[in-house]
Amino acid sequence: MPPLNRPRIVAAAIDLIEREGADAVSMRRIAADLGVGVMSLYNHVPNKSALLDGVSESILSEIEFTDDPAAPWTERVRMQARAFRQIAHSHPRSTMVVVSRQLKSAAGMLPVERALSTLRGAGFGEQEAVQIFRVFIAYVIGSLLREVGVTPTFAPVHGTIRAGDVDPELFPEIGALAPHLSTCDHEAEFDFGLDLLIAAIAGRLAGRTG
Amino acid sequence: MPPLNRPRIVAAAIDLIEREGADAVSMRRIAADLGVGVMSLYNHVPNKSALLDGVSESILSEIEFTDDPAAPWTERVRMQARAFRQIAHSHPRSTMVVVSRQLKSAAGMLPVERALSTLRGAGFGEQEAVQIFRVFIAYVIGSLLREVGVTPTFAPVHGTIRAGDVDPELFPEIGALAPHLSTCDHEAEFDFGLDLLIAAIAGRLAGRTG
DNA sequence: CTGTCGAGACGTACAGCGTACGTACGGGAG
DNA sequence: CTCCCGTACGTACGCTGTACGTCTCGACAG
Repeated sequence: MPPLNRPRIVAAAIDLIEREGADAVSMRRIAADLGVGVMSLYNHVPNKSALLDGVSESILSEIEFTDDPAAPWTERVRMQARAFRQIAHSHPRSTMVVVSRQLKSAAGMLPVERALSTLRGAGFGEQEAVQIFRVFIAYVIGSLLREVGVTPTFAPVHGTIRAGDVDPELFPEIGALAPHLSTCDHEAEFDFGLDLLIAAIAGRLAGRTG
Repeated sequence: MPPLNRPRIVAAAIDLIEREGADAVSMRRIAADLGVGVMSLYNHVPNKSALLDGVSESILSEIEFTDDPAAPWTERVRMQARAFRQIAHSHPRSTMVVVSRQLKSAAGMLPVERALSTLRGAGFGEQEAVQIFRVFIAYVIGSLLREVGVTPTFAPVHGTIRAGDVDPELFPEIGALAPHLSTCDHEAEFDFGLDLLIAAIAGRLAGRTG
């Protein structure tokens, strides 16, 4: 039995979240999965909150930025957003944990640095770069939370809405569009909105310089 | 003492959430606030989850759609997004509860119906309208969660990042942009992204019809 | 008026939670 | 050898949601 340590505890937490969901995470359960007493965990992790921070940090640090400096900035922005989405997608049930924890560590700030650097390099002003950055973050997080089922509100997922379930008098559009509302190619729709946003800010930049 | 009933319980829950946060919500606490035994609540609400659904529904039903049919569709979309944001803002600490519960009731579907109707009326195709709708939902929810502090990730709020806190060698952009990252005019930034998105889809429509 | 009945308020109880605290053990330092 | 400290662990406290049984009270039948 290898010694108990923080990375092993964090890994067990991620594993548990992916197997049974974030609600199943408890210190007792993690300890049981590790074959260890509950309180032994506290020798390596100050509390549950810090453990979840560790989960977020661990997942975040998996992001691989294959950032080609020669590529146009629009492509680099697209790739960064996709890289983030892909990591979240490889740990779907941990996504809510990742995005709901503000990390001050390097793992949390590196993606921010990359994005801001790309936007500044593209020619956006200081405040402008930050605003655009925030718009992208909002879109990416909003999309991810819908994809993983945390915020299904207003975006019924597969099987939730069928044409017969809604009163076509009260909700004619929902009834008519039920086939489209009940299916979703997440990746294609993510790219759809991403392209929309990139085109919008590219137009902003073009309108100024030329 | 008025009789215990579901609306009174839901109102107490909303009040408690706004005063002490969603984590403070427990059946015992709500019962105590109402001066009532814990189990009495279960005569009017089947369980805690249904109670939170009631919270979401109650807040959602406060949305007032002042939807001028004569206004251009771009303006109507903007107004609907703002109306949603404003309601969330008037119950900030309940926002996460509202957006994380999928409601099949009329209160939950009315905003969807309005938005889809507006987009279809603007001339977008069936699948296109749904996709655009989802993009807006993602942006709005992502923005709201950041504004209310649920997902501060990658978007440090006031006071979180100061210039001296970051290693300017590792994170030069974050250091340089710290003044802008640490402040945020939420309403202006929300409108900034909203205008960006509206302009993007308007361009899409214009490019097709003429 | 009396007997009955149903609905709602309530107390108790159970399993689970995070974690503060005290204890026991095992290996390195002197 | 002894000492000491970090680690593992058990126990305990106050909290959670809620299943279950009981009690009270108003309405209605006879």
